Amino acid sequence: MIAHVDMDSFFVSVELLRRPDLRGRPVIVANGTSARSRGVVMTASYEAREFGVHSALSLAVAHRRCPQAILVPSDMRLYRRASKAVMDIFAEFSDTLEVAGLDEAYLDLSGSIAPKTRAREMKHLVRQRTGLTCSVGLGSNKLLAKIASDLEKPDGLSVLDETEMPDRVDGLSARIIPGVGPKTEQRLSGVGVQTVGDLARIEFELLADAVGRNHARGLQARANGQDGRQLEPVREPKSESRETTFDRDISDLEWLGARIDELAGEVCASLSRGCRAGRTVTLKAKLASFQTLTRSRTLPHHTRDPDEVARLGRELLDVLDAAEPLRLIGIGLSGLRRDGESPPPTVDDGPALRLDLDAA
DNA sequence: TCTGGGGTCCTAGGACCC
DNA sequence: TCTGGGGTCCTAGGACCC
Repeated sequence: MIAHVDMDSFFVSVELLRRPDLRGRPVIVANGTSARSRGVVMTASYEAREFGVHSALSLAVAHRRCPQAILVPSDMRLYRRASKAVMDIFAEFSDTLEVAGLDEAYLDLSGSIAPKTRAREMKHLVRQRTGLTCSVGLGSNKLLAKIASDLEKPDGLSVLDETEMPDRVDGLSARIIPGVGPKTEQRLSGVGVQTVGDLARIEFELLADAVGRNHARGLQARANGQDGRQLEPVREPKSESRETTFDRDISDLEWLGARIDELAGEVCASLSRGCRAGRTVTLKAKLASFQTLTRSRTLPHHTRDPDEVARLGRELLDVLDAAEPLRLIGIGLSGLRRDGESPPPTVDDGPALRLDLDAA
């Protein structure tokens, strides 16, 4: 039995621990400090959600929908500490824990005789030790557990059996299926798919024409509750990046170059702390028109030298030759390797493949 | 009405190699 | 002289997730 734990309006709930006076009021945690800044809602309290305020909504719109909302600037260091505290509690309930973000995790409760009781105990302990609530879903795989945790929120606990899937989920929007985002939802709508049930039963070829064969296979399996993924307790990072959105759109190359220097410095400092280095440097730019461009270059060696990364970043900015001012710029490194780790073997390093024709 | 930041995975074409 | 084909790496873009 797999459990999926999802902390309830996590960032807001953590803020309320130090601002109890705000409890019961519409609260928004955002990366911007005013309704005029170019920010979005990171988390909205349930009181704010009543007004149609939700994650990723622009602050300008959020403010229009709920002018009385209290805007709290985000404090990621605090949320990371709180996250660590709750993950430590989860770890007391299972040896197999997959952290799936600051506010969610999967646990393997197969070793437990009464998983639902264990889950209830875990929710209790989280509330007792941290003052935070969470919603837990139980299922025979990650997908069912994840869907289950969404069925009763906040402070929920629900079990979703594969055989109950049609009864409890078929009528819900296909959007609850992981992998169905705004674009896929539109394409699905084009072939008459609105609900999970529609997706589960649509003729495969029709679905494949709409979203591609590969995607179609995965989506239809999920709509039927099937998911073969294992928990992944340890995940090696594959890339690391920093980006920043400006208060206003910028064309000044010298000024942009200075931002690249700063971002490269931050990425390299962080990689250094994690004893990692990368081979591919990627420059990301978002134009005033919102189009996103990337330019990348792969080095023959791994690096976390801020000067080298910044120099490459500036070169890539020249190559980019943007025709519009930029609203965002970012620098990332991928192809990461931990210090002392041998590079992945190339074909030449392996033993020669020998065909023993005589043996046949 | 205006759209963050940090990630993952997938696709597709071209280069290159055997 | 119309045609190899498979595998891997690199680059760019897109969708999605939290």
